[in-house]
Amino acid sequence: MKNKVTIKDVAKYAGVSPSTVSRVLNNYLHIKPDKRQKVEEAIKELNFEPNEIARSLITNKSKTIGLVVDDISNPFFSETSKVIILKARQLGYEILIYDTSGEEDLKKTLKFLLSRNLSGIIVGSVSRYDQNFEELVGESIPVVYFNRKPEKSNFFSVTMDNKKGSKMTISHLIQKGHSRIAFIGGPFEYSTYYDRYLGYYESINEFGLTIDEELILKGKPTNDYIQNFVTRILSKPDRPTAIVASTDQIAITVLDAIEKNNFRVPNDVAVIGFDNIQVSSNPYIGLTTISQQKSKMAELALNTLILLIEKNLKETPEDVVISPKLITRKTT
Amino acid sequence: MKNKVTIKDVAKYAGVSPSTVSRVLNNYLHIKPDKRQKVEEAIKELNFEPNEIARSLITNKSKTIGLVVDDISNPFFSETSKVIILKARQLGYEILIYDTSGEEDLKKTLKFLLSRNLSGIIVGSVSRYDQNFEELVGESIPVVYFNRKPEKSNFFSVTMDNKKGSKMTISHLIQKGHSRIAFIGGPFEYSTYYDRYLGYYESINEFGLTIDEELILKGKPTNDYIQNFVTRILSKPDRPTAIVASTDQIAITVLDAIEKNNFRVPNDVAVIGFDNIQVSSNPYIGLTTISQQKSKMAELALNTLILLIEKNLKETPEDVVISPKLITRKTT
DNA sequence: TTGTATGCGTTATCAA
DNA sequence: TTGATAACGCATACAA
Repeated sequence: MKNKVTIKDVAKYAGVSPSTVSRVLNNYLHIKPDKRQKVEEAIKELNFEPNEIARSLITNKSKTIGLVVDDISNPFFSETSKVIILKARQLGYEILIYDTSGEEDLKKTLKFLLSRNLSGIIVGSVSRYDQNFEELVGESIPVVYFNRKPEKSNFFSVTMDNKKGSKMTISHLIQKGHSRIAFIGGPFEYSTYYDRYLGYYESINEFGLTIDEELILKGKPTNDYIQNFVTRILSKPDRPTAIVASTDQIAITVLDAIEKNNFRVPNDVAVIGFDNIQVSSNPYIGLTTISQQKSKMAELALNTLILLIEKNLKETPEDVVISPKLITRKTT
Repeated sequence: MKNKVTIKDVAKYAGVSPSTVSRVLNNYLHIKPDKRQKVEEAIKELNFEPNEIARSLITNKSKTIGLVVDDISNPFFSETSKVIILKARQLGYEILIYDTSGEEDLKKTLKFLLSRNLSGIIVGSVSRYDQNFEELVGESIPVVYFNRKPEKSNFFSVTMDNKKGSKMTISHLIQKGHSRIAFIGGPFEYSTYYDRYLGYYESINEFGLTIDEELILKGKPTNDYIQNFVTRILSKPDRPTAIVASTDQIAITVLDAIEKNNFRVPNDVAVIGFDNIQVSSNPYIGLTTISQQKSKMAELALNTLILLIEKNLKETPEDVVISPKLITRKTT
């Protein structure tokens, strides 16, 4: 059942001109009901499916949205991507997915993406300094930053209030009686990590505790790096009684490191993560975490983009900021 | 920097005809070196990027591969998708991702996909009985089944020997001294789950143990379903000392259920999963599992598809079967 | 070896 | 309200 039926075949079958068929397809007004019906019958009968490629060539839109992520195998991205993919299809759009991991030359590949007449782009992972999208995409098609945003931006964005999230972890821990609280950060080139760090730093001060740089891990946290750090801080005489990890994935590694050092969670050490990925809710892990309400965030990003695409108006960019939610489980 | 430069502009700039530019673009032979060079210079100078949509309209190919998965938020799929996405781009193809979850009418949406002149499709999740792809796609574009395949198939496939994988779990457990081994299956409409079940069943017999239907959970394993099952079998006087779970995700829930029943892993109960997803290797979980070498599988599927696309020859379909590997960790 | 003309399947423009 | 025709950007048959 090859898809070789064209608009012409439908036109012939229905006894009208191709333009009329096109008009029916695009829900034009002012079509005589009987003709419309004939066309619709012909479409059904011939099993006609409009060729999106041809459409796209002339309209410069493709009913395809580019989704740029850092690492699709990261549960945060795969889980949000799912929301975006499903919702998009529901609205008649497909998703072209782009995983930037290990990308040296974003410019080149971005141009490749753009050569497909994308209707719009959702960028799930952009560094704080990146200007590629602003420069290359410019005003040609709508772009929405999601999860992270660069410091200089002329596009819409949907992000979480990461600073606030961090503060929530600290106040939760303080309420539980902790006062020595360690922090494991991530690459500061991303706003998510950077803001979480800032939130930690500020709230430790605000609550009248003292910052101990030895309890703070900066830089890209590899497994070994985390293991060593945890071992080191837990062996201190004034060891911390709680650890805030920048992501759930880090937190899970922290859980292991704590166990390896023969401490127990949460009695000896409490642990909090960020993101509320699926495994965190698995009772075996039961990680207390800051939820960024990622489904809501993803849906909002998509809706914003679709609005920009379909209204086709250049409103002044808006930054939607979602509030974090603390989800208490057994690690605190 | 809008992408408004066309082949005509390049032609004008280089002082040649558009067709010559096209020939350079497509690496034709018989082009005078000096003209070729002029064209190449013009392309660089004008920052020209061929419009893939226009190309696709005429060639009926789109340098886009459809990737159909059941659930992209499932780590197995997100991790294999990543391999496919990266490898594909390296070869000049983009990935249109399609998540079928909750799809009632695959036919309709498949047609929508096909209306985009996809170069080929990789199907990561097809039921044993599905004939949609065979019927709708037919010979129009290449299709490769990946991970799962239907019982009747005229397409290439790349899968793991799931039966063998199951047998490996049993022989591993028997070697460790277990003889009462429970099994948690999944939806039998998928070949992966079905074959893993068959492998369990057959090898229990082959090793001279007796099948106890009460130790076998069939059907779609929800969390509650798993929890209840584990609680039930562990409270039996002749309780099992090992549990084989059809996937790592199930296994992790099993770990929790075991803990809730105050048994310890692996001393009281051993656990094995399938898939070797990333979290399983996290030392905190340390799940023994059967690896299907999913990266290798994914790459093989893509390579097969690309070969079919570019050779454009209809070879007789082949079923590539990958050998499972046992990865021993702390749960057995 | 190169240029001209045509067409891919659709929408947009114009006239009727 | 409808139809004829051009156009989208490119690849290709054919001519030169």
